[in-house]
Amino acid sequence: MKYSIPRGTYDILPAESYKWQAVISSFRKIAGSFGYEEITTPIFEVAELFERSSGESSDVVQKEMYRFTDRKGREFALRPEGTAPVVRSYVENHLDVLSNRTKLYYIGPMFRYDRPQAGRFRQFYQYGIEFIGSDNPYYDAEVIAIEMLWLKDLGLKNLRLEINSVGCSSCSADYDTALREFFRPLLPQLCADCNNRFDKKPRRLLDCKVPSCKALRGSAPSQLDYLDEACKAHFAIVCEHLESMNIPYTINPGIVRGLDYYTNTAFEVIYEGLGAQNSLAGGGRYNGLIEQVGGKSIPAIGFAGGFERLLLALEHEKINFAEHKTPDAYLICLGDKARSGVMAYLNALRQNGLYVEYDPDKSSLKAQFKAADATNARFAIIIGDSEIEAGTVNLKNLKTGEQQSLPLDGGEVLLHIVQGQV
RNA sequence: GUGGGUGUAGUUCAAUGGCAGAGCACCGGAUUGUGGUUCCGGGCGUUGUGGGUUCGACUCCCAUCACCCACCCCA
Repeated sequence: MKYSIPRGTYDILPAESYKWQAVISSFRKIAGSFGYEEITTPIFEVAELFERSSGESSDVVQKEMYRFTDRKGREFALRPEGTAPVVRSYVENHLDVLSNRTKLYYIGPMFRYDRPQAGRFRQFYQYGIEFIGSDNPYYDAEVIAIEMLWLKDLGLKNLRLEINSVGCSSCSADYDTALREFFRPLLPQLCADCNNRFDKKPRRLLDCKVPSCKALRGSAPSQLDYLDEACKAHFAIVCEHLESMNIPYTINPGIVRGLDYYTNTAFEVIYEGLGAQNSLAGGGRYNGLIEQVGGKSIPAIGFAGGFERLLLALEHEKINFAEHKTPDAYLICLGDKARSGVMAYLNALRQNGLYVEYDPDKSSLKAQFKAADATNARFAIIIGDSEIEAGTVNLKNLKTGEQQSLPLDGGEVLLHIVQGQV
């Protein structure tokens, strides 16, 4: 084999393709009913957009971004996430002038240079929701509700919603200070990663998995204790709204989103049964991002989810959410006269929306019937030379074996097949 | 980037260092006009790739690539 697919990527073959279509159209439907409209941005952007928004020190920027220089020396990156591009487009196209409430969703591939693993790829597909224009906790709850209701509608059961508040820029700074005070004396005992992160992002020390680090942070201050009054109130109302929508959640102060732009609400949807990569979706509020990208100070909240993991989860629960299309009919032809006489008729059936299979290479009646069975066609349309002469077709129901002779004009056969579908 | 496991036919898997095989799938046939069952026939594949050891390597060794799993990170 001469060429093979790049590492960490995959082909969506016809046998899987119909599932993707089903899940994507299902997402479009739920997003649409909440009033969200689709936005599509390029798969690459100026690299700096991601460096500034996600944070220079984030892993995504530091070691996972596909960067390249174009022929004129400009620095670009394949997008590692969807929010920054959407915000860039929002600011660049002055969408804030059109309305002070902007509801957007996107679907498309993202790219991260990472070691492939179960549920993790280098090119992966995300769906995402962004609400821009209000700090009202209602929207935090709405955005979370879209995801949770959708996943529930798809049939997923083992879902867990975890939420947290990382505070606004001022109280999150207070918290960082408190954390540094707590960790400073422990630094010699902490791992190298923790020491590196101490200055830039001390809260990352909270989710370090090294056992010795884990043990040392037992009595570390909690983020929630350092929220200012406004942030505390905001978080409380988000929780209230979730309760009144009957969306169960757990508060997890350990949720630290990897991207720097998050403020206040942060959440993650966990699905047990996917292995180590068990996060189906995650997101949060980003009240400072739009200004940082060059727009006005406008609050916003959003999330992104992974299609691959969603499909794995659906598979895991054996949820049959999409049916492979099977032919309405299989056209069986006998004799040369019939072969040529049938072509216009076949077109007419297809133009009327019927899915009709036909194989000119199969000659024997038996082979054609076998093929018809293999495709799971509901009907066989049998036309031989004698039918051509008589101006009739034989329509056979392959499930019941019933067969009837009909005039060769198309209309009646169509009618019968469509009726049979009921 | 680090660690562990695995690479043989389209696929799932066999094969003491000694002739590379089977199930499934696929194709053809059993009087070219009525199917699903059955029966018969159809397989030399760089044993992932490149080296090495050996009279001889799918088998042992080294490297490399890919996949799987985990760390990490997150979708």
